[in-house]
Amino acid sequence: MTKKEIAAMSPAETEILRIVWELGAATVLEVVDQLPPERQIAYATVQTLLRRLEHKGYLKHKSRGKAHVFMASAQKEEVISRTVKDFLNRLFGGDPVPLVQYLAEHGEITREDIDGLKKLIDKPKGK
Amino acid sequence: MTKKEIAAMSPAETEILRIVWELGAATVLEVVDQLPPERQIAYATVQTLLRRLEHKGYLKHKSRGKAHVFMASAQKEEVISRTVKDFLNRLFGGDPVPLVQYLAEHGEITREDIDGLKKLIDKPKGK
DNA sequence: GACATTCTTTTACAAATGTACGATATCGGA
DNA sequence: TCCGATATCGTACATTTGTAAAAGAATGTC
Repeated sequence: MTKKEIAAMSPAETEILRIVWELGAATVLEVVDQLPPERQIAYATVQTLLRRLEHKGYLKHKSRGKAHVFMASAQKEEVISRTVKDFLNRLFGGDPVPLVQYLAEHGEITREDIDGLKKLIDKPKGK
Repeated sequence: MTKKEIAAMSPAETEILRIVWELGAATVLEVVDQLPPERQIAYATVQTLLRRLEHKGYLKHKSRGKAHVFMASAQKEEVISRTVKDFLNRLFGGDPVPLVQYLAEHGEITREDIDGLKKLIDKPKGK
């Protein structure tokens, strides 16, 4: 039971967490800069979301000068797993096929992507 | 602007909406019965969620005896599209490949599923 | 050292969410 | 027609979420 009961993150928090993951480590400002231009959101708001993510255990931070640099604390893989599974349950009753089907039908994934996937599946666990 | 600005549904609402979709049409009780046993949730709560979904425009209802029978009002395809897209944006920055990759790696989709997908992609738009 | 600048901390607050009780209405019987 | 069973409706309410301003602290600059 080393399972750390980590509180679920909200949609807005997820959005921010993803960016920190992408950047590896980032200050508030760096996260803000990474947001798409159409996403209007104040510096202070991002700051709040980062703080909440830290409280919930998704992030930790250290200081660089006067600024805080945030970085992942919880295991990304684990978090993604939980999140995807939850999403799948709610919208598709747990069945992933309709989801992937949707992505395929709407041109979100290409034939090349699929060929890549096949390889993934064929090699059981290898890196 | 025939785009109906329909308010986003919350996670709990999504869970309920999916069940109505699955059943085609259902009373409160039927939805409750369809929920997994481990999902502890009162009849009245499901009722509230159905009511809210109706207000938001996802459902409509007619009466059968004294009971209300709920059924889809908004286009399912459309709703799923919006929801998946939003999810993808928040957790993966919009790129569907990592999501599908995750599903493949965790045995959520099989080689057979993938073969099926290939066919889907190859036939452009045909029913 | 005083200032402007740049950050963090504190605090706020309306709206949405999850959850559900109690009052009321309705229906099928005895 | 009165009763019990079933449903809906109205209401409630603590939290969480999304959003952010305001106040306080650290820094580099003349």
